[in-house]
Amino acid sequence: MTETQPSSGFQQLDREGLVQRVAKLLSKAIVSGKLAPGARLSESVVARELGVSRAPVREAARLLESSGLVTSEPNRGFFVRQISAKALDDLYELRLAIEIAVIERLVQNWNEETEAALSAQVEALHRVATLDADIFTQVEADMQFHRLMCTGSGNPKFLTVFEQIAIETEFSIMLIGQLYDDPTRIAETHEPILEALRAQDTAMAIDAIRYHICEAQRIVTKQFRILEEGKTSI
Amino acid sequence: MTETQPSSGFQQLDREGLVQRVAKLLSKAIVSGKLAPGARLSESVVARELGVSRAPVREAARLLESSGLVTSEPNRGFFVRQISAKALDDLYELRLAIEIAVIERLVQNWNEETEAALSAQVEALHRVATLDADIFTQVEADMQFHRLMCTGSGNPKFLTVFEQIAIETEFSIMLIGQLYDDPTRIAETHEPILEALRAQDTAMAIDAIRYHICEAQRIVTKQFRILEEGKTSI
DNA sequence: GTCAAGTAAATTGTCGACAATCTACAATTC
DNA sequence: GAATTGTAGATTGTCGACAATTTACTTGAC
Repeated sequence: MTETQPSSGFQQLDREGLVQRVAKLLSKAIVSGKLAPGARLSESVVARELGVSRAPVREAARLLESSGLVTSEPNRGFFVRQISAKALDDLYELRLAIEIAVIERLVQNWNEETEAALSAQVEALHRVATLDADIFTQVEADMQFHRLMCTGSGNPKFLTVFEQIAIETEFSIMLIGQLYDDPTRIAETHEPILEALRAQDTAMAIDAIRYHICEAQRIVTKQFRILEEGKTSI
Repeated sequence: MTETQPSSGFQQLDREGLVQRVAKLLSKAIVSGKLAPGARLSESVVARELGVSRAPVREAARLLESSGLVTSEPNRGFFVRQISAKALDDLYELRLAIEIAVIERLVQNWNEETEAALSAQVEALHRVATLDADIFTQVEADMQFHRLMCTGSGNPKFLTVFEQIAIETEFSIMLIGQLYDDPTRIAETHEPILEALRAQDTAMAIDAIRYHICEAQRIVTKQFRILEEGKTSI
């Protein structure tokens, strides 16, 4: 039904509005830590900085609000979200629930295309690990694997929810400033998942994803609690 | 951490901005079917109708966009979301995944407060069923039960996701125009869930919620497919 | 010194206006 | 007559300005 014309090699050019661009920029600024958690995000400052008026900034902020990066208080404006260790635990719990469901569907919908995409992504994970790339690249590659799983599940709703989870997860990982001590571990913990999926073994895949997520949760929240203590005590 | 003052019985008065009110009104209009799915929602018309300017309408629309009630296309505006039977199935699948996780936590966090709230809600469900209340009231009571489960789980993230699911679910049920042939069934299918929770039996509770949700899915999607066929054929 | 009330600056909330873009229909060409 | 091009009307996108609210500071009383 989607009218994909035979078109001769023209790429669809940026059809995204100013609001989306502002949202993306703000998102980057927050995730990368340029804007500290809890900080007020002044409409006028952002607007001036980006050379636009306040209206698109406000709309972008509303967009980010629903994705959980900022909060809003009436007549007080928008603030960069503060994440607590408890909230982080909750996030990982939600993520586990979603990904288990994704795996169940993924085994049913398993096909060559998905397998190729996931295999390629595991390779990419190895590449960024050995190249010792920056954290952002590593996390992005990690998330992309899970995103591909969601896509492959055939249920777009899973991807929608995961996208929100991903944003908050990246946010908190950036806060910590490091993911794993040994980057190659990121790649390694993904392999058992892929293998179980290849073998069409749902139970094993669920075990693998549970191990992977719980492991990530353990390390991230541990680091996070250290960070949190440092802040409250000083 | 939330600063709930000892306050002597004063209810917090409307601390919600115009945007929130517009969003709520629009939401009602869409869910109640006053705005047909696929219909363009003209900013100027809405603004004039509500006696406000276009800015808050746009922000409210962005809010609704993230809750899945409307979609937006650059330079074309906002449209009331169209839900397909497939999307509805996907929605119920997501919901099942979430609620299973909620149940698991709920059994751990089980306490008198939660039990009292859920019991009261089951009674409320019976009440609206026997009173033969309108669909909106019935669905709202139904959703409230599940909302209370999410709240009781102790993981606010579950509630956040469920809230989005609830909006879309209500939307599609309104589209159908009826929930069950026999309203008392709504109340009845909730009881096994509560009983299993009381008995702290996770497995049984999961079975009960699975039965409940799949049953609802079966009926709703069946009705929906009939509705969909009628539209495409004529 | 502490607390309260009052005041000025800054910030958000809302609005109306103009520019950019899309839509629908008429005119033109083949 | 079908398809393309051109044009007028309507709609969205963005902006700058003003009103309402909050914040930070100053002043005054105890």
